[in-house]
Amino acid sequence: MITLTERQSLILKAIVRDYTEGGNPVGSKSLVQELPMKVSSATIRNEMARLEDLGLIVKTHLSSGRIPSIKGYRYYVDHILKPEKVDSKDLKVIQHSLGGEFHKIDEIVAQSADILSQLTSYTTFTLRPELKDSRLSGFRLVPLGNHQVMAILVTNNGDVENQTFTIPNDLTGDELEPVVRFIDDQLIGLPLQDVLAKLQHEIPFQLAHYLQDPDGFLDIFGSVLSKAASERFYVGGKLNMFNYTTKSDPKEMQSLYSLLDQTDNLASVIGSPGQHIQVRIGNEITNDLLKDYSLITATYDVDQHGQGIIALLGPTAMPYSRMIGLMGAFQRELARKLLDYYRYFDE
Amino acid sequence: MITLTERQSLILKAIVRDYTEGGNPVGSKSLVQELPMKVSSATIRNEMARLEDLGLIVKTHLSSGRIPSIKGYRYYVDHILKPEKVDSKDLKVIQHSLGGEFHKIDEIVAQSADILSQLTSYTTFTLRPELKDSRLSGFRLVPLGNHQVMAILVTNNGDVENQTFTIPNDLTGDELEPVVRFIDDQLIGLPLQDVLAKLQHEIPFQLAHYLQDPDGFLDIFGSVLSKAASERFYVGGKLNMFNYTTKSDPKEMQSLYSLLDQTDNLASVIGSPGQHIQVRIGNEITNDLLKDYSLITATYDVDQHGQGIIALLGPTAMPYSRMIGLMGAFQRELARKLLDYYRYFDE
DNA sequence: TTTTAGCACTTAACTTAATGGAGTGCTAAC
DNA sequence: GTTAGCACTCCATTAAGTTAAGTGCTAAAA
Repeated sequence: MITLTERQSLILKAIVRDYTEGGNPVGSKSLVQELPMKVSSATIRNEMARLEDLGLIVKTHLSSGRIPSIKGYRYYVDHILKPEKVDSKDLKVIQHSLGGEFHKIDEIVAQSADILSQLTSYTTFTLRPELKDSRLSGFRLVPLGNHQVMAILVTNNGDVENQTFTIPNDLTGDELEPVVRFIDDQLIGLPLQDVLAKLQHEIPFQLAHYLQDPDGFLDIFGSVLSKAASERFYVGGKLNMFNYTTKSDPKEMQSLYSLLDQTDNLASVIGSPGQHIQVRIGNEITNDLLKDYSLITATYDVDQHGQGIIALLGPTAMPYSRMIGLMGAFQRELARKLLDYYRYFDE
Repeated sequence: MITLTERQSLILKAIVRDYTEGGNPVGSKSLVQELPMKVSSATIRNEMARLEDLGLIVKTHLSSGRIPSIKGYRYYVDHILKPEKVDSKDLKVIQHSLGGEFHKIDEIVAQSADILSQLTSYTTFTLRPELKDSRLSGFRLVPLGNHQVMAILVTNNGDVENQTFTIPNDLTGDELEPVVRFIDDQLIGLPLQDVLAKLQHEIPFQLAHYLQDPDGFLDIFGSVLSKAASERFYVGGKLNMFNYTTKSDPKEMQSLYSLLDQTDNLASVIGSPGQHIQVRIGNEITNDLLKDYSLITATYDVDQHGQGIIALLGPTAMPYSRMIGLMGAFQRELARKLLDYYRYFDE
């Protein structure tokens, strides 16, 4: 366990700040000017040498200034940084952007990714509150004429998922009614996960009593169901990547971009953060493509409706203090907004 | 009007081909080796000087080889190029990818953009058959419980658009019924454009007879309606841009990328191509961001269901012959697939 | 009149060399 | 423990030189 003297701590802090703001390695001479104590550059150099021995800062070459190492950022984040109180203007932006009317949870969550990316100029991810406890609360089949039927699935959280299908023969509402009744009787109230499980085994047999050819319907139902039960990350500010990437090789840019595009990868990258704000720096992220970036993740808690995730991807040299403050504020505001929203569906 | 001798034509063709394949300016010595006639490099140089006088080829600097100018590509495309017959493997890919089951026109059209981008390694755009003649053929309001209602709109083309709304008080199907009946009576069968127009004037008054507070409903109806009536380009292979862009400046990349992301811009860029395949090269495209690229556009014709658009964006140095052949094949296959699809909805 | 060989010339791209600036580590004195 | 001084290192930038590919032009050949 590393312990730094007060002065070393101040120096590390200044190096992180300078490098984060200016982007250039920081030398002893420039440090001496802005540090509160009055010592010579030689003294600073001595201290820097010690910080380097500890592995907290590194040189880019033998005679360069220093930049923070991953370990240095880590120490900074864990021991030095104090979360900045969120800027009141930023808070207004958040509140205003979340203040509007929304028709779906997913709209709110998707919009959140956009707001956050706008405020940070980085790339952001959001995941809606987890669906583990989602239960099937309604199922409709609406005949639309012309060989089309729309299947609509509603959960106890008020989520609605729908899909339109083309069927060989037109059906009337009456013909569909037994199926809907079967679902109402047997499946309503069950967790989506359980329904999904049953779909493999019991349901096909049971449905055979109601329908001659249940396969088509099973496809439909399964398709809407898995849509409703799948977890999708929303990504905000994908383009912002261009601002903070260190890569100039288009090839690497492309693979990075694909990573963000295929939202199923994101789950493994982001993982399941704990309750408080987590910062992963450089190679602490379990994905080689991201080893030069930093990832800040946090959950937000919507009481009995479970927890969602917000995350932020940026350069390792980012203003952590401001970002953590911002994430904290967003966490709270989003949770509040969703609680409001869910209030409709609670008794 | 420019006329070239046989030999000049061959030289231009070879320059276009070489440059397209190799990416380097083409010199007289390399040309002399691959041209069918046996002349010296000096002769080729003389001819090249003439082609340069005509503005068909240019030097990148005073003593470099030549590359085709915009005008040169233009001449090549107009007078020299013969569309390559589509590769049978490519055709299979197209047919197979379009062969599956689709639930919506938009799925087919979106998928088309992806197929085409995969085959070409460029960026592609598709637009569904135009909606001008789309008529409103059905409207449903499905109460989902928990303050939610889903509005569903169906057109005579079988397009389905839907949106879920949260409403202050729960309504039963019975309460919604007069509204739906009003629409059935007054608006079914009308072109969407007309309905959209009426929404501004007559409908609000008429609805007042049926509902105390028609505003909420008007919002809902208007929202679904404009969703159904809006034209959306689908974009395929946005990432492919990284392969063919000449830009290394991230800033420019970003604006280019935004252009493709905001699909409303695309309409003005792509315009309304004629019936046959159109090639626009470099500054012939009415957008400065694209002045270093080429755009191939074509309509596809689905009889009375109107025409859609397919388009392809790539470098000016692209294998036009192959691309045009490919576009032609795709045009036919997509039209066929959609005719099949629409057959369901025709009597 | 067209084609060709020959040659002087141009330019980009690459390599090498020179220079200046920012920063470091070390030593010896404070 | 701190500081001044200094030799040293490395990057970045500029300058100069070299090579390879290609051109235009001229004068002779076909």
